[in-house]
Amino acid sequence: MTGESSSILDEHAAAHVAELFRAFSDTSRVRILFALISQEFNVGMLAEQVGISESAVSHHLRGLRQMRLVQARRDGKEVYYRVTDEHIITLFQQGVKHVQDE
Amino acid sequence: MTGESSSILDEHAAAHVAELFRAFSDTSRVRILFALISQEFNVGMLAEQVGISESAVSHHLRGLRQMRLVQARRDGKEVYYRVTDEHIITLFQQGVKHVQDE
DNA sequence: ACTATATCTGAGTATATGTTCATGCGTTCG
DNA sequence: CGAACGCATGAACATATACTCAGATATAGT
Repeated sequence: MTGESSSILDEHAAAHVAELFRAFSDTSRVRILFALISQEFNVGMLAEQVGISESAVSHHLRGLRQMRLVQARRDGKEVYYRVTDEHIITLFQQGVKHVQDE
Repeated sequence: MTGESSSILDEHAAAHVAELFRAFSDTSRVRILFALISQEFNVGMLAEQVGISESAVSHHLRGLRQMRLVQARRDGKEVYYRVTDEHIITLFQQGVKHVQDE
């Protein structure tokens, strides 16, 4: 016996889990990610669809990039983004599904 | 045809998805939920395990209750909480798993 | 009824977060 | 080269959020 119950996550692990879910915890980011799961989009396209400035989109994408939740591909002046990690896609879509059938 | 691409979630739906994930986006709540998935705990026990005040725990639980992510059961002076929704448990555990094998 | 214990609640506060604005960087085309 | 376009970045600001504190509510035991 360790003396400690395994029913509690240590702070460090919990912080990482929270960080992951936080990436999905904003309306604009949810819309961005939802779009990027179905197909590639560049920053301007995302800004138009989500209804926020290109700057705001870029800020969001920076965070998502740093967490490796999206991948960037430059094509000339434009940068196309997409979501590739299947685990992330599944996780995200389960959240969407849960909300939709309520 | 609606004339709109289906690659973008409408603001309202996206807000709901974000709200759900936001419940998992805080270190303390992650620890609370992780514990409540394995077994029932009352407020005091959670406070001790998570390392925050009972008041702080209670505040978190209120939010989680309002979202129907946890269920409360009063036993005398104590109130025991647990997570019952299997979809939520699966969703949460997938996030934990994703972080753990990285 | 009084006290003790457990939980809840509202107000206040400090920090985190999302957005805009101004500006800088990288690429393409005259 | 220099202008135009697309995107990135940092500062500033407004709002959201998590926590603490003080006090309220609920239950149990004396």
